[in-house]
Amino acid sequence: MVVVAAARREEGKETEKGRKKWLQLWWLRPWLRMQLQQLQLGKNRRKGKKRLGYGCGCSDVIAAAYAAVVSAKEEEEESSMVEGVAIMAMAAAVVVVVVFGKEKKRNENSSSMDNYPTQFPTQQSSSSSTSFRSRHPSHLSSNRIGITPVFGSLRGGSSSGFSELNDEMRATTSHGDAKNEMKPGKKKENRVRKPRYAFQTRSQVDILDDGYRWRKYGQKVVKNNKFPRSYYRCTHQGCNVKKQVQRLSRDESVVVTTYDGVHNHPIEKPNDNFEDMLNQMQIYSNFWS
DNA sequence: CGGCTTTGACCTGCGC
DNA sequence: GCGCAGGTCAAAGCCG
Ligand SMILES: [Zn+2]
Repeated sequence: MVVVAAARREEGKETEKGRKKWLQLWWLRPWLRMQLQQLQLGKNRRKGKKRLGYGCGCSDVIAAAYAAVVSAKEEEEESSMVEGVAIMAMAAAVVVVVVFGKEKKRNENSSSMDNYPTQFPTQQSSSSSTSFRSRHPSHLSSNRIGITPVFGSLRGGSSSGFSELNDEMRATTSHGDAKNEMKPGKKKENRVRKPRYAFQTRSQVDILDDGYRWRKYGQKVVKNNKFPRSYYRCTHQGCNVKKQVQRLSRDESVVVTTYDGVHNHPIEKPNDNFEDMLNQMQIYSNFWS
């Protein structure tokens, strides 16, 4: 399985009339689908992994983009591992490419999972750093992106993301099949099949619009964290996907998003429409001018 | 009026 | 059992 995710950073915008502004990502889906096709073409040429891009470390939108792609792809192969992650940055735009491979090397201590963070570049483009405002200038240097798919319910998948923020990540993913992922000795397979993905994104906008409709059903303060955790559920009938969004107290420019489950329905946004995409690009065009 | 957020109460698993 | 901490419910309210 190959997954390509694309996303783009949006300027802070703060709030308009007290309402938080959503980070719009859905409009990139047509482009994203093209990238996916290209990747699969290259794969047919049996030329190994693709490693796209270079770029900056800003990753505001990985979570939403990834979720949008993962739930939209037609053939669902559950036992897949991340083979590569690349990020391209064009001015203020951030493009995230996630390449998933088959499960072949899944029993190798999940090494690929622990290695792919190294592929993230660490420097940040100057244009996008302006959107961080001057509130946390010290944190800009340690820009580390995290995508941590949590295979708590997939077979044999105990994955740990990035070492720095592991504690917080564990806190978000410690429910449900927690016993499976925390204990190396206990390998439970074919249990529940709901994947659980956790992401760290660096954004001042903690509401990511991945194209799906979410209804907030709870907010809780967690221990040792000064920011509350928000609970969302997909509003689609019969779809039981949930997600949690939490901002780290250690580094409040990082937002951790945990997706629980895979949507069983398509996205509801008017994607696949080039006019909409062009409109959005015009809206955002001032960022890379 | 419909859809969503807010928010305290309730539930549940777990450790002592 | 008890209490804590995290997850969920649901009534009330907000907003276009
Ligand atoms: Zn859904």
